[in-house]
Amino acid sequence: MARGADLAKLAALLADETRAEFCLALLDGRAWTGRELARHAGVAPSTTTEHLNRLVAGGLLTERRQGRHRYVQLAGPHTAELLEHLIGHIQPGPGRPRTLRSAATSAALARGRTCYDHLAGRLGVAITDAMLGNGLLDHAAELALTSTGRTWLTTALGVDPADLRPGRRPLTRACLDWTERRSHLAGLSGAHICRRLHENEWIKRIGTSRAVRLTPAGEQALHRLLGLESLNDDQ
Amino acid sequence: MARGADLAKLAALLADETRAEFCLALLDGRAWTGRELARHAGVAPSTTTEHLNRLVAGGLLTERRQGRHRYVQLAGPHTAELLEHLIGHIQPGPGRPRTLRSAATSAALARGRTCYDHLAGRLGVAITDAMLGNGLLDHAAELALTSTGRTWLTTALGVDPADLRPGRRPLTRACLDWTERRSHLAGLSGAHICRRLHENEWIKRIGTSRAVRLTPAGEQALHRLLGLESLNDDQ
DNA sequence: GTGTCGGTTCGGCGTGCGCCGAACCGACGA
DNA sequence: TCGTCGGTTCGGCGCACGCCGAACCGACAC
Repeated sequence: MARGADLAKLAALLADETRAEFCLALLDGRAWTGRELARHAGVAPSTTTEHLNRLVAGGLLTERRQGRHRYVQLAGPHTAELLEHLIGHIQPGPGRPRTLRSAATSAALARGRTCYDHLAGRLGVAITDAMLGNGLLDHAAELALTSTGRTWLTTALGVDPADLRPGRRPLTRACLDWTERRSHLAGLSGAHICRRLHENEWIKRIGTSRAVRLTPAGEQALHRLLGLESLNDDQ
Repeated sequence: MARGADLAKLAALLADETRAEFCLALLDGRAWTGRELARHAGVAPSTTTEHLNRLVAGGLLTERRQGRHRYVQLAGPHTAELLEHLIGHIQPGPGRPRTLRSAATSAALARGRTCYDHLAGRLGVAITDAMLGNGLLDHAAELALTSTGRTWLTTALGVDPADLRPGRRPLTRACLDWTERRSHLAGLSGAHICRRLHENEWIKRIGTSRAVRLTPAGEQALHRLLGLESLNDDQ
């Protein structure tokens, strides 16, 4: 079978700090250019090219050439899942976070962030909990969309019903959050919620990171739609 | 945050073919001695020691010293999950399986195998499907044990009710099978089912591998308890 | 056209690490 | 008590690979 070699080859893609940093950056779900990744990780452009070649060849990333730019992004939700799974396995090392700046970043990430294409962090968990409390999700085993939840998505949030047809991707999925150690909504529904919140400007990216901030309008909207209270001020 | 470095360090543990082979062998859920792993992977004992030190230090394996033996096993179900997740991401390479012997092994693994502590492969999927069909599991979102299912486990299968109390480990979990591309039952219930089937000698390991074979008694029992028909003869 | 800029190719450097064999230690059995 | 055996430590070898700079290519702007 030679499975060991295959597994090792896959793991080797992420076993380099620079490549790992690339993948973590790409967890925001957007497409980055080579330059951006190079600056982000602090390596030369030539080095970046080599790494990207390996990641694309290994199937973790897809690329799109456009003019003189090379855009790369995660190959899909399954790749993002794999990464979050791995991150969840990193044992909480001692003495981290170290610097003030990194502590601030960690706090922002913990408060709310995107996990490829859905919401995670305290914000993601809070929304999931509220949807459960309002009967929009069913907690039978993991997370299932109720019929009330389906109409809520289309009417209250304005998701196109055609976008909720079951396809290759499951309608709901429970994603375990590594900061909260709690499940939150992922899958197609999670992605649509995240998209609509962005489109309504109820959440905004903090700088260019994965961390997101709830806008005042968003706070009102989530209060109105889900009964959520004060997410930004606690801690 | 230096998360990239942490992720890389974790991935590096599996980025070596020998260590990967160790972990795959340990996916059978049993404890192996250093000697056994050395022979299995075809490396010197000294090399094995170094690899095991790294894997234990990295938290993927736990060890138990007993006399002059060093037993190692996977750190827990979460580690097994991570490995199966990674295996599921290995793209189906061309031209595999290559040899007759490896083809036979693959077929046996596809037919039925243990996935750390529960059943997978065609057998695992068939049992899960039968449990769903008989109302022992609920398909709402993923897999949930119904009340009928709970009594079935304790009466028909003889699982101690005290063992079904929710603890740190979820009662049910859906594990995606990489041969069948289908969900099957994992979690506490899955582990108990696998254990009871072994204890009743309804399944038996093939040699020392993870592959399992349904015994004639097992075939009768699964027919009686779940209405399952002829799993061994097809293909 | 010319300059700038993103990306690639190539050669070369340093080192991290996977491997082994030899020596050693400690547990067990005769 | 002495051999055997599982496991460990240590020194050393060699390869793989991550990195860079220099040269080059193609796209875009002026």
